[in-house]
Amino acid sequence: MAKIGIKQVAALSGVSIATVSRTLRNPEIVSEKTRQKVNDAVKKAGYKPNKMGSSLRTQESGNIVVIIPDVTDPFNSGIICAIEREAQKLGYSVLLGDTQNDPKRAEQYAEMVEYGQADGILLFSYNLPIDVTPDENGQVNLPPIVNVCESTAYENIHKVMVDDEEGARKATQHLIDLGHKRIAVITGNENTTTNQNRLAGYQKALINAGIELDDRLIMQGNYQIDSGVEQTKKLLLFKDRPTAIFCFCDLMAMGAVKVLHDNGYAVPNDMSVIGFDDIKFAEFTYPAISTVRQPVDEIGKTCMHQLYKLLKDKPAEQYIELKTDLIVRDSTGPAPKG
Amino acid sequence: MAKIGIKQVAALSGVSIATVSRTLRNPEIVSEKTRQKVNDAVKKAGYKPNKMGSSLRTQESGNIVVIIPDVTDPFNSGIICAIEREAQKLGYSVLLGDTQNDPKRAEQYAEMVEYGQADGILLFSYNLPIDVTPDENGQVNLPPIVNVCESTAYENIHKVMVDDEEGARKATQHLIDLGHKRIAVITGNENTTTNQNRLAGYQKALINAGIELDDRLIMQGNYQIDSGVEQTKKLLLFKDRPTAIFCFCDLMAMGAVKVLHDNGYAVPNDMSVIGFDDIKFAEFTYPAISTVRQPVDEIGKTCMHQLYKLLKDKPAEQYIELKTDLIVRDSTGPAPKG
DNA sequence: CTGAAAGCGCTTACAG
DNA sequence: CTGAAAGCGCTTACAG
Repeated sequence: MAKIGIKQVAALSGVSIATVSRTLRNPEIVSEKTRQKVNDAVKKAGYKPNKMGSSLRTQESGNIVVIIPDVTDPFNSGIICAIEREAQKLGYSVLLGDTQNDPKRAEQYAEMVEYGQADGILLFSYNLPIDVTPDENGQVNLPPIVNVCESTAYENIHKVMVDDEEGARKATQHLIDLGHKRIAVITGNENTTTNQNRLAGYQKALINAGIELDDRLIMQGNYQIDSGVEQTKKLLLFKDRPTAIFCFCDLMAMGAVKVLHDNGYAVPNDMSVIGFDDIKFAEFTYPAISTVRQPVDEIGKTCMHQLYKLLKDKPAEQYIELKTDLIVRDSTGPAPKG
Repeated sequence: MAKIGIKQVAALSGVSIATVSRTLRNPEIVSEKTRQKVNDAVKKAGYKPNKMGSSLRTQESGNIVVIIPDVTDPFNSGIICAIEREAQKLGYSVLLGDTQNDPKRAEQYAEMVEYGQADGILLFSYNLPIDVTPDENGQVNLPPIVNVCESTAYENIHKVMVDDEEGARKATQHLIDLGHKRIAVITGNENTTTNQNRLAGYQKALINAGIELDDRLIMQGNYQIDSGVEQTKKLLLFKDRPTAIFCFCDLMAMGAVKVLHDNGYAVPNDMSVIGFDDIKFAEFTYPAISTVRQPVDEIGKTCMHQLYKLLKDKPAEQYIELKTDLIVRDSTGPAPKG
């Protein structure tokens, strides 16, 4: 049995290949009768139009690539899941671009659109893996791309962001409201914009409450669970220990809680811990982690829609900012007396 | 600036497009001098060969699709990460096929190879989303596919499996060795082969130790964290409570530990809990979860290599079984006296 | 409403 | 070692 192409279907239904193509792509411009014949033949032959053929002709791969540091991070995998669901609805397939924090890999993935392998990019990085030096005409040739969660310095790029500063402010304020005065943070990777914004939110909340900033309470983490462990250990060494720790992601909060337990501290009675993200497991740890929820589904959906608009040459908002929610669970409580 | 295609490069270097193509794909059959010229032109023009063009010609998309139930599951995301790393080394890109447990979606992803969108499939399911009824000549037309972790009933398919039964046996034996006699399990989705094999391993260990099987101790979970929570609650209601719970994945073990804590049980003093998988966070929960490690990186690497062999028409092993390791941490301890 | 033809951007068998 | 040409499987402007 030879492979079924458009030619075979055309022969089977007694029309030209042009008409077969039209029936499949623009049924409304084909007569009812012909349409019927063709559709019957398509079904009978089990014809599946070859994507490479149509892609080459239309100059659209039908793929988008999502460039993201680490699929293994539960926040990221949640986002990817949301993107994929939305992409499918819009008729796109998603290529996975897990950079594993390697800029070279990011560049390779970004090049996929130059190679015609993908039509657009969803970029979760503060680092633009694309050359934006203007050409001789002062023009920058940017592929369809939307920058998500992390913000690139380059301005002329569509962005879907989360109000990290406000989120961090709310988390810190929550601790302040509970009577905490010595509030430590465990940060994410230094250069990320999420980290910088969350740090700003933390500091503003403290200043606003008239609490003096103490740089010793700012511990450098990296959004990974072990850094939550390591930095918390350092914090426990202090003579003037903090009474609360604000971790810039839930994973690090898990690590912090772990260390606290291991060393005989009750959470939240001896020490409060709050995270950021609201990953799926945050409510299932013991104690359930208070956190700042990022609207994962909305982020995924929104950025995919924005990219879709760019791909279809429709007007898209230059900048969209999504809101967070403070989720109070069991890992935060009143500051211990004394 | 017009788009740079092979024609422009050919013109720039004063050779035919055929020679440009050869220089890029088979440099060794091109003269040193020509090669130089062409490579210079390629670099100067910033030429990126169009993938759709070459794919159409070679009939290879250069993509593989991984069909997996839920990227959001940390075990799965670990696997995907490993696959992607390996795929890239072998020159393939990976299309994400998150089925969200919907068979329709699985079929759609599987069809990607019929549409020429992907060259092969990595299938993490006991359900074959492909029609294998033989055609008039008794032939089954199977795309390049390797079945991973979960096993399909269809035999003529290459498989990379994990010795789930042995893994479950080891976990159960570990509990038996600690003096436990009433050992409950919280299973995964009923129909999955992983679940069936783990259940068999559990039962064999008990029988082997002369412990009577009690079906009431078999709780139906679904590999999701909430089912660990729900089923543990039911277990605690029993008058003759178990002293240990073997969860068929770490996520459910996290849920179990959570419920135990919430209800005042100390783990492992009052109740031991052991998981399966060894996801990244298993060691960072409190207490750190004892578990059965699946060789995630090896699984990802091996299945990708197997698929690669199929794609390149090289001989590939029909069946590969990978081993697990028992990882004893802090969530399992001696059975309480009494 | 439909067909014949051009062409998307490559690769490769064939000939020299 | 290199070029001219065919062709991968489609879509679509053009003509009728």
